[in-house]
Amino acid sequence: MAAKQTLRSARIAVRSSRKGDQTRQHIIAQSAPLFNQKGYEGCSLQEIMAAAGVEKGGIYRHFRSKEELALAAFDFAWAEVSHGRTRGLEEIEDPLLRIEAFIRNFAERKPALRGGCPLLNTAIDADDGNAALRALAREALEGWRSRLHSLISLAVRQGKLKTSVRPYAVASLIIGTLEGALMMSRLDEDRTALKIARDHLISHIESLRIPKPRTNARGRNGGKGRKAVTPE
Amino acid sequence: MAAKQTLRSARIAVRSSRKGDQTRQHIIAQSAPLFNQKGYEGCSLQEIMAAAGVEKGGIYRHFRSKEELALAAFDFAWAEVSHGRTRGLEEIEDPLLRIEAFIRNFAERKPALRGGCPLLNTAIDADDGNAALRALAREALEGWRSRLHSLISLAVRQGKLKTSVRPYAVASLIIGTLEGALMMSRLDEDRTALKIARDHLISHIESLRIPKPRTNARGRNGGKGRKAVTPE
DNA sequence: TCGCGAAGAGACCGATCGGTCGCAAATGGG
DNA sequence: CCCATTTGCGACCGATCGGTCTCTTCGCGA
Repeated sequence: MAAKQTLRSARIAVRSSRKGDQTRQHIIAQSAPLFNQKGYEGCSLQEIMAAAGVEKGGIYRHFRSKEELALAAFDFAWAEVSHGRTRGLEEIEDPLLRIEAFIRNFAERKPALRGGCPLLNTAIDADDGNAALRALAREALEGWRSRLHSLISLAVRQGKLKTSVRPYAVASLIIGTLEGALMMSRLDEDRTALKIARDHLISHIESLRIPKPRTNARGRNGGKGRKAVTPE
Repeated sequence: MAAKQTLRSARIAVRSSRKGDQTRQHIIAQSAPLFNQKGYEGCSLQEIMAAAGVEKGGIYRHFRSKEELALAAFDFAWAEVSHGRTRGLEEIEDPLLRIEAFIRNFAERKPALRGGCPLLNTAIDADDGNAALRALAREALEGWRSRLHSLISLAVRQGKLKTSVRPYAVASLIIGTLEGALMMSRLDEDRTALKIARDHLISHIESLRIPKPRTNARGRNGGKGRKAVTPE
């Protein structure tokens, strides 16, 4: 009822969006954290209505069903957290440094969305339920993994990683380790698990580097080199 | 006949299992996979009734609420999968071999319960919802982690792991990596992610070992990695 | 075999679920 | 400013939710 203050400002621009599109986006943005926190089954239309400040009729004008809204909300949520995790990475050229910065972002940045990682949440929430939602989560995972895979392959091609490195395995490991640690951190309400995962992944990546061909130094740095290794 | 009957009854009754207790256990066992697959909100009394073959009155005789049943079902589920993951580990004395066997069990055994890991599922399902359920998941995580912690500490004390090893961090890492990989494997419907995690964890643990004290060293790790701390 | 307490069935309850629809108000191009 | 079109409200719907209660049936000790 009283939730109409947002529309005034929109007068200025956006010719393609006839007011309704903004409402649609507003509903998505407000429901995304709800779905992310409580899952698809776990949050009701009433809660969504309350969060969005829109009555039922207003919601069903823009979405054919709760499921359609949930799908849009997942896309929004995933874009949101992906954006947060890659912030400040654009200018990093070196693929390994970029991955390491991503890992730090993941472990250190405060979440872009309440409720944790939408991929993790949706994967668990929908893995025996909603097929469409599950498909979206699968896509998100594949996209993320293939992006990492590419970066690692590139690093190998650039002679920065040992040729024994299997890029797909490293990509899979990074994602799994981060997501698992995130689950623990959320359950513990303590970032320790995330920090442990971050340190381990970074030192693991460093251990896969080809030592700088400086003069004749034989690094042979088997285990946990501190992260200060030649930032290129 | 009366004598025989009495004797038999007495023997059986040792377990204090008047018929109802069996029904109670049956309901728990049948509902556990449901809760594990669909989550607390996601599965209804009707589904539970159908799975257990018991009408509503039968269920509410043994549980005061759906939540009470869900808690019992989680305990059952967690005991079930824990048992599966530690199968064949009892006779392994060496703590490191035991951990490695556990990791293999986790990655290779087919799940003891449909729906994946109850800890992971419940952690995600309840992390913004049911507090009691969340508390149980937390307990489960803490138990698991402290068991691993103990084993790793023991290995350090036995001189099998480098003293630079931080047992808590390794325990945390093992759990997170396995759970994260499990999430991926379930989403992919493919065990690859789990195998990658298994191989990585095992080789990581091996890299933390103190090399066998053979005097004719020169193992694969010839110069023994550049550990900052004296290897005892 | 009897009798009683335990066990379970299933009708019933109010609340709430996701979803529909008619209509009034807001919007915005001419 | 006008008026067709877009937008959103909210009463309403049948289904289903978790939960209660009464009454029959069953198990079991004596």
